[in-house]
Amino acid sequence: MPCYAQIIIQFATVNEIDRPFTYEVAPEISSRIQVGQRVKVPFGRYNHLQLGYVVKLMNEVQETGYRLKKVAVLIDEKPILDNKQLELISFIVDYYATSYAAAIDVVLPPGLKEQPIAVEEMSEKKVRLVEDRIKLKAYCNANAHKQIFAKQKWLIDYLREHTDINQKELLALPEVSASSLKTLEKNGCIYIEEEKVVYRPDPICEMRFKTLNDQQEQAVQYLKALNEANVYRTILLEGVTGSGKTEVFLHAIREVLMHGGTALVLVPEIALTDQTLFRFKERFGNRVALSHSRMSAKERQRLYMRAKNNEVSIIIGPRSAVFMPLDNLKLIVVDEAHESSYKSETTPKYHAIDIAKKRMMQNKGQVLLATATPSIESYAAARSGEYSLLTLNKRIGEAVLPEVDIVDMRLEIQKGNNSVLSHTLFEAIKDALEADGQVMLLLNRRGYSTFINCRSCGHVIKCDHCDVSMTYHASQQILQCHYCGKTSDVPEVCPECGSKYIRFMGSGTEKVEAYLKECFGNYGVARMDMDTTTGKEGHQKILSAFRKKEVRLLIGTQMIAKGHDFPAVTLVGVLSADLSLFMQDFRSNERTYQLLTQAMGRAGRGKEKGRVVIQTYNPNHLVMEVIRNNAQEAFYEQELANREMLGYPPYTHIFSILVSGLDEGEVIRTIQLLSQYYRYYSQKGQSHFRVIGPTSAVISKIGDEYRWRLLIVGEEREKLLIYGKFCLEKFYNKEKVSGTKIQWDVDPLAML
DNA sequence: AGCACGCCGACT
DNA sequence: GTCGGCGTGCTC
Repeated sequence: MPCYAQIIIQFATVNEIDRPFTYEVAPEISSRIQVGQRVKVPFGRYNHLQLGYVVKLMNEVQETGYRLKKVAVLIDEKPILDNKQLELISFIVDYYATSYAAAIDVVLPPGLKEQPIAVEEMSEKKVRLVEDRIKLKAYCNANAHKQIFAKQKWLIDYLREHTDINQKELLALPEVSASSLKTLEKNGCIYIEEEKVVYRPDPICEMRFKTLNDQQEQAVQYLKALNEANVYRTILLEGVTGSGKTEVFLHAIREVLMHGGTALVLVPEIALTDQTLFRFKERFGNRVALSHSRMSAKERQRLYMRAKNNEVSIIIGPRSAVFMPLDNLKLIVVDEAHESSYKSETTPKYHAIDIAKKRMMQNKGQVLLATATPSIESYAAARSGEYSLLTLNKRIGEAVLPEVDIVDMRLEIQKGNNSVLSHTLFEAIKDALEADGQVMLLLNRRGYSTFINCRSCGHVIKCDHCDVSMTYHASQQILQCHYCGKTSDVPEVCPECGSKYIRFMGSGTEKVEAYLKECFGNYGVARMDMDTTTGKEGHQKILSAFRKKEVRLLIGTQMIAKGHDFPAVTLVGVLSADLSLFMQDFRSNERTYQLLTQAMGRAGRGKEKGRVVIQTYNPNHLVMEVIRNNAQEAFYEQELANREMLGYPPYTHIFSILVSGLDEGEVIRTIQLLSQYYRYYSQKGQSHFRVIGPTSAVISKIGDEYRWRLLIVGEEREKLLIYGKFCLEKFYNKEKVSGTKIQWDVDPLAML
């Protein structure tokens, strides 16, 4: 019988009490207490009851001088966290230098309060005929002559045939009305019974599985062999767009299910899940569930419990779904694995691929990273043999790779064309539309004009609260800051010098849409960006109009470049390929390459050969050369060489520290002090770390808070983490911080 | 996160 | 003289 328990106190935010506390376990509960349970414990001077998690049970404890308190309440009868989840939590704490409370929070479904988790079983209302058939017959005979009775008679006959039907299904039938049900019930002909829903997994629908080509077959066989061998492995599935990756997932998952395993499928965003879900449902029926960030807390808790209780075999969802506690999880598919949305932007700043790998190591399962444009990190891991590499380079059906035009926009300006569309692209749009094709245009900036400046003094209008220029939105006639969302009126005169000469510069999607409507309005023009997809079905509405060809020309931000399959698209235009190229970030080449390749993947997915037009002011840039020559391999090798030379990931790891606060002086004082700690201890240790900065962040102010950054770079992740945490601790112990926030991110993807 | 302790300014 | 400002420190 355990007499003592170590308990993590769950507080909302990061704090100094983020460590296990020892409590005494009273004999009355010592037979029921288990590791992974939630408890309430008295805490602090006033002994307020706090929520906690049992992480360890002990029979004896070292004398510490503390007067131990007793565990007050056991919340759950069964542990809410199993050993693997607790191990995963420890992993997150170490790997991302984060708090236990935050790690527990991210592993558990959201909205858990101090009540037992929602386990109430699903029930449904069954409609049945009374057993007393004589009485039933009598009722029918008595009413047979009435015309109104026809509906009731139909229902009675229907229920004779269908003995196991629920009320909801019944009411969905056109012949059935609620009133006739009610009348029959009132007259004792039928009764409605509440019954528990028992999970009976649907059989796998074999006939839905398509025949694979040799490359797909090879991939599936490879995965099948790993699954049967019961070994951990991460596999990079490099598949060009349209090469049938999804079919490989489906076959591989079927193998996993047939061996009694379960699978997770991660997708970059919710907009993609609908079409993915459909393809899974038609084969796996009720064994598939969707984990949606727009699901209510109750629904997510229910799904969490269904996963634990083995009532679902496949879960599809965004990065948060990687924590779903599926039993005997053997395969995690990460679709579009290069997407940055797999990295969390809130603490703990985990990457879903790291978590997936950890979980598959625990379960001796596999992680399948599928993408047409692997991240440099995955590519390097595949090259070194850390990952296996599978390639799908044949497009399914008759589809062939599109023809690519790279247009030098400098020449356009010389020729006197100042519009957003080059002559080449304009003509290409015209040709494509006239030939009955569809066109997608990509521009990674929303709004109408992307900045406003004064012609006489050069002043650029910035947000009052952020270091960001304001974007003009013509539809609402306002200026908006794309960071804090604050809006302001369009000024009549320059706020700086009072001049009336204000220019609206830079083109966003809204402006291009207006221009396209002018030129090609009769073909149907739509815009898809954050401003037009606010509603619940926002994405779906626009995409389905495009699918039905009511809209022939679609302009949008990069959300249109992702994963959608529109066979009739014959032209894709990238209006400004340079936008992501000169962001001051070592990943800008990689991102631009990925964006362009993904955009190209949208063209010519049907029978017609596709065409891609890319507009740039830097036609000789490495990325443009690579795209022009279809030289993927060369790009990765060149980019890896650059990273190695400059000491960037994947050859190093980065510990990024961001200090923010309302008082810029205080922010700078804090970060300078912090950097002194890092510099001091970097010289003392035997390992070498580079300390870069402090520098003002790329976006130096957001929402009135000033932002400064310090980067620590090291070759070995573990040592970097130890050093990173050690200096922070020293700093916190000696210095007092007030008015500033310190956040850190290990292996950051973006450093704005 | 709470909550108490504690050491300085404007009030009855 | 005291009330209360919130900076500082502790919680098994």
